[in-house]
Amino acid sequence: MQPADTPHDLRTTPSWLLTQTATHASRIVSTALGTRHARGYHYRLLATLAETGPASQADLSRHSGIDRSDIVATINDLADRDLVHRQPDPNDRRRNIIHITPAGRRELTHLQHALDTAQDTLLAPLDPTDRHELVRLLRRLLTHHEPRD
Amino acid sequence: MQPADTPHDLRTTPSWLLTQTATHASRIVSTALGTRHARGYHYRLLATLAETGPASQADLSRHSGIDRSDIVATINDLADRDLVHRQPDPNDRRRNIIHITPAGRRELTHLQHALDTAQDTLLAPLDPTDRHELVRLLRRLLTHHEPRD
DNA sequence: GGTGTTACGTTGGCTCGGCCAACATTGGTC
DNA sequence: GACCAATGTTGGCCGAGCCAACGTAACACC
Repeated sequence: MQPADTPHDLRTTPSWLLTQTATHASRIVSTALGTRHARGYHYRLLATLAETGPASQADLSRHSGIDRSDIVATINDLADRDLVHRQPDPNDRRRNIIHITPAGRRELTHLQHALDTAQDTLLAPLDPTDRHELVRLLRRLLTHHEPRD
Repeated sequence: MQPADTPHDLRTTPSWLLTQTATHASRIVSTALGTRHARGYHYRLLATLAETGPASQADLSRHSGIDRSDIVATINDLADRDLVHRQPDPNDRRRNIIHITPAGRRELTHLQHALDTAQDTLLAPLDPTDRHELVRLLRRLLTHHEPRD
């Protein structure tokens, strides 16, 4: 009934450490994005869009890793706030062409700033060397488990 | 419209790397636990219980980090499978005393074995040194962001 | 010895990220 | 022209993490 410790099996299990730190990370990121009324998917889509230029929803899905069906809702949100435009592709009537608006671009940079400071809160206990080391290790894990990256 | 790459902003953002690798980690862990019809909470609760010995639900909540309300459902599941017993505490009629059964203990070791091999698939691309390094960094992050550990 | 505060178990509900199946519409191929 | 593949969309599911509320029971203080 006293101070909470997690079982020591868990405390050194990599998968546990990963999912727990990830929970803290998303909490920090969520509140950062929340100050601008955005969620993870909103940022991811805007960022993808800024990089690829105008694209169809299916393409955005592939590049962002967000499911086709979730893309729909995310674009709805962003379009409602005029951060993004959705227009039918005249050359392929199955597709919509999505492009980011100037307001969307401005919002993206705000979000990026918010995220930058979020990284700092997240990595506070690590010095620059350790931060790079962490990134290196995580990238290695990711490229190994990611079908394509 | 080609191979999927994530925007390069994201590919080096620690919070992104963390949440993405955590997603892969939980996928791997889920399928490992799934072979024994268990989920994360089931393992966490059994592991906590094995460590603390018989305890009330509130204590289990504190030690495992699982919310009081989720403890209820988890114990229901485990009790249905006789991996755990729930009995009223005669000394404090608000409480239930939960204890792990022999079958629960056996199941726990099965789950632990499943998880051990899951760690290997997760960490496949890292040599022992890098694995320790990763654990070290993640633990540092966790103890910093964890109210108590 | 009552009264107010705190703890416990439980119900019900919500969010977010990640998925999947199905279906109508349209495009491309044989 | 018949088949197959891709697109957008709807609706649903899951797991983990939360929170509010409520009845019951224990405890502390006066």
